[in-house]
Amino acid sequence: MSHQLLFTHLNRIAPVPEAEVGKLMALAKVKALKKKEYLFQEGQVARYVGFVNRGCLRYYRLDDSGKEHIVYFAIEEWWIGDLSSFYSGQPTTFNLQALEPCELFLYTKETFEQARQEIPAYDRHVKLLHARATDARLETMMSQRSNTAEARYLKLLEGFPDIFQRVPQHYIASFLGIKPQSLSRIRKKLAEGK
Amino acid sequence: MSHQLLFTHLNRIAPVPEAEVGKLMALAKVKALKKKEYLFQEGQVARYVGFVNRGCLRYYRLDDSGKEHIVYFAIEEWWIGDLSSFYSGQPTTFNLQALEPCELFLYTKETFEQARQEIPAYDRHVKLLHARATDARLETMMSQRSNTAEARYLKLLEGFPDIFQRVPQHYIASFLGIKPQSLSRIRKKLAEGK
DNA sequence: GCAAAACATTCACCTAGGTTAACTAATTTT
DNA sequence: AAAATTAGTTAACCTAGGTGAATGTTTTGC
Repeated sequence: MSHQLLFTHLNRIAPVPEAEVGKLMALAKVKALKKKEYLFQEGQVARYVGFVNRGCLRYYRLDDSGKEHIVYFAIEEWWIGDLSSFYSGQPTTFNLQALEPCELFLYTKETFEQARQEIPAYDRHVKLLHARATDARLETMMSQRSNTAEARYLKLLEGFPDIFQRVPQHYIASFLGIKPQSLSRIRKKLAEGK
Repeated sequence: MSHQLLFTHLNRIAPVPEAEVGKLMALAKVKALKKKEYLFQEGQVARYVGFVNRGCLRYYRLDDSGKEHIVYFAIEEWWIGDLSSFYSGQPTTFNLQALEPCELFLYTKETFEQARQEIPAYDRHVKLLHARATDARLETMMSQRSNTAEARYLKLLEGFPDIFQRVPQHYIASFLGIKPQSLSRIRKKLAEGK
């Protein structure tokens, strides 16, 4: 279980001594998820937050009429979890499912707090991630309001091209907030009209 | 400048000794805004976060084609500001404008940090508000995806009826993510079809 | 390696909400 | 209190994306 990727990841933001990353790893629980397995599902308490060391997952909710809405995909170097449920202990309304075999580094409330207290660099990192998560939700919301599905598709294609190699198209559609048929139509139009 | 409302507000969540609220008030800068005045506008740094003691404001952004999108309305007992810009010192992309004459209790980064350090109850309160803000953005996003404009209108009417007495209808439309004409149409249909 | 299931594409048709524009209140401003 | 601006309503028409159903293509599980 190398912590190579975690090390690289943390250093991307600010230099962190390798020893600190070792501490962080020591507190983590390494967990493998098979394809289609869940880290948690609606109704459970999201007891872990974690780092994706390998694999790809989707975070989604079922609406009142049972339709799935994907909020985000997580691949290597993403932090995952439902912070709201994690902190409050209330059951989550979301589902976090592996789309590929995954390897995760997980923290419980206890190990997470310990890590934040013992490793100041990690605490700063977490604060940053919190802020970014809030911003990201807001940006998604604004983008949904101001842009057409086609524009959002192109933006995703530009900013996150790998995802198309890794997740089925109907999940991409769900992430974009449209139906698979509509995504097909958009792709067709772009391929022709180009 | 009574802190009555702030006292009531904080106690709604957990009991806070009145003396603590006095400390909090002592750190605040009381600011009046006239109707249509801005606390901040796009491009400026959002130097304050604050508590609405009286009045009503809208928080909105202009999209690439110059259209306004209202993210939230704030009335008495709301906390306002762009946390992202406040913490980072980067210019905000939002506008915060008074829709009525307002009285705000404002905190700078310095007084805010001091308040959080000196008043543990306030620190807990702030953490709670952060978490709620993130959740609220996510819920708005999900609601936008799963519900029609009509459903969102009815939900607003139910959960926040006062707002219709206080803000012009075209702002409500902007908040709901539709055009004023569409809101008119929806209201008409509901009035008839009832 | 085959059957079953899950994915993707296409098409015809439908609908919520956008657009444009005309008309009528309400507010502000002077 | 008139003039000017800002708000709200209505209606005809348009368009992005939803629905349903048929058809083909991959994956998956045994």
